[in-house]
Amino acid sequence: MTKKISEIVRKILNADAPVDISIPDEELFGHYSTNIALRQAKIKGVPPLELAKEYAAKIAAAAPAGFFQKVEAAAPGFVNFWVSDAAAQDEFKRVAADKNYGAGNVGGGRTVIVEYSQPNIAKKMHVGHMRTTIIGAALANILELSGYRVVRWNYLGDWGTQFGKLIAAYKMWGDKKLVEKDPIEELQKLYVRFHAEMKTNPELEKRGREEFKKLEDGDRENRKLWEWFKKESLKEFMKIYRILDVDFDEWMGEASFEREMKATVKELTDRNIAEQSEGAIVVNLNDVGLPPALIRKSDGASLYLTRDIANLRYRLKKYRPAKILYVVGNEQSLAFEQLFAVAKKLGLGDVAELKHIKYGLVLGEGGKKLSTREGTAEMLEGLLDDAVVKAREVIEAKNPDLPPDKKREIAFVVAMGALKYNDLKENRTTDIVFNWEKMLDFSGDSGPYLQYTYARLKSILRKSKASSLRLRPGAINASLLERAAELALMRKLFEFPDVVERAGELYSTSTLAVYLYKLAVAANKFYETTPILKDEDIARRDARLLLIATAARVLQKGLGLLGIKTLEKI
RNA sequence: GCCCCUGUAGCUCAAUGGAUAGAGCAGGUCUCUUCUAAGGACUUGAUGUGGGUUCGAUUCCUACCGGGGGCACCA
Repeated sequence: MTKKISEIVRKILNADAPVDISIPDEELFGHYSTNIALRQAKIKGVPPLELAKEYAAKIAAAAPAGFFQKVEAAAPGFVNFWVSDAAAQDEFKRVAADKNYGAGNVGGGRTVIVEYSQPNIAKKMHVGHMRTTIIGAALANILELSGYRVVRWNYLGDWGTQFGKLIAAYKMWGDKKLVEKDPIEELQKLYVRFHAEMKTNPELEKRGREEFKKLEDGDRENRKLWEWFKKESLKEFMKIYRILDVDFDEWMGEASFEREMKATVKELTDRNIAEQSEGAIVVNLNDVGLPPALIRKSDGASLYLTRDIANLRYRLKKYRPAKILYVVGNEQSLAFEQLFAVAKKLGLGDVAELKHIKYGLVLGEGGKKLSTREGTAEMLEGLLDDAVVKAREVIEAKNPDLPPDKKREIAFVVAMGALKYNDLKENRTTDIVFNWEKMLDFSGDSGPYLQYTYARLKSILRKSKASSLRLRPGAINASLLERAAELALMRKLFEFPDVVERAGELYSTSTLAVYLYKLAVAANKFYETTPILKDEDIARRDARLLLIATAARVLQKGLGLLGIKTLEKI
């Protein structure tokens, strides 16, 4: 709808650029509004309000007949639009009939690689991993609907010194049987112990590096251990991904680029991009104001940056992406600045748009960083389990008569909805202090509120027993929808495609989440104040049912983008 | 010291440079013989400080104060 108005205004005013149309919070300032007069007043040397009045009169006179109910200038120079009921009702029928409502084409079929999740082998995922996983999955969905071809990439942390440390720890203290019984739990214990003992015995650090070097040089025993650890880890990750309902197209981890390490280092040194320094090889980034980036350790082993460069090469060649998004925590900002700077030196900077999608850390209760090494991280698995338990309690209290398997299903879907929405509605790159109660809040501005709204809409439709044939848009008289709550809900529905587009452009899940909340509020207001099944006017009842069906569809689609499932009953 | 993120109500968060700064939680008052009360209707309450840019600043710039993270052999 804003695009439609923008186009009408652009034509009438003969503007050469698209006219910005915003949606004021208060209807007092119009259903829609533009500040074009404020922008042009200076250029034209006319007082803004005068220009706004001139524009308003011009637009009112030249707009399609009956489209606007009112066009008004307002101080200091806004032009405000009220769309007529008839125009809104027409638009609503179009929306109701549009099977692909929300789909856009800013992507134009171009490829974007979204890298997210990136768990580390032999470690449990902690609550921090949930952010990248959920945000990345949602952004991928949003971009896909915006017309991009999306490659979802899980770049596994399956290589590096940490495995040297783990192998060293296993060789010193590992018990094969224990590890076989509960692999990740035991491996993580070994890892934590290694770091604890390292504090009093610095020799261990060297030992870890040596074991990694051996692994990288193809040592048989280390290789076998590594493969075992990786296999067990993947099993564990798959459990979590099934619970979170996220998927990937590519699973290539760091180890996949292990063979390209030598060539990558060689290229960088041959082209004089990298140089020897203190026995290691580094890329000096003084020219762009960054600290030097290490690409080979003095013992000859590789580093994450080396692998990232090789990986980048591979991605560009295989997928020819327009963009690569790295959904990684804010803490790694420097690492990405360095990666992008090195890419630029290699001439890869303009091949694709490289973007670090940063997000704030999940901090522990004390406001301090979570650490697997220190054993202070809250494990994701536990959080997911607890969420389901809590959801189950709420269901037992609210809806005790449901059959047990229904309760189980609802508890699961609601718990995931609560966790995901809680995270996705806050796109600020601000750090999040881990807060159990807030994460598992099922009331107010929460995932379950949206799921509840959806279930209520569906419940009304179910009870109406109206066939989809009877509710097809062509058979409906939308002009019967003239109450304020009905028109407000329609106008909310009109925003959806714009919101999806903007969320994709800003890489902002919260843009979408906040919109869906407002849509749900509008839907709640509608069915709280408007009788539907009890409406004795059958034609109007059907029109209202179509409005409900459409709102439910948009809500479901939007929640689906965020990775949140809906339920027919809750 | 340098770099990144950040400072909005008691708490957790919103606000493509716009108009009267919005929500949720917590607190107070109502609302289930009426389509699911995980709801709805009211109500109390806020932009760290000083400059600047702008017709207009929570938003941009700058200084200061506070919080988190990072800064060569981890990722």
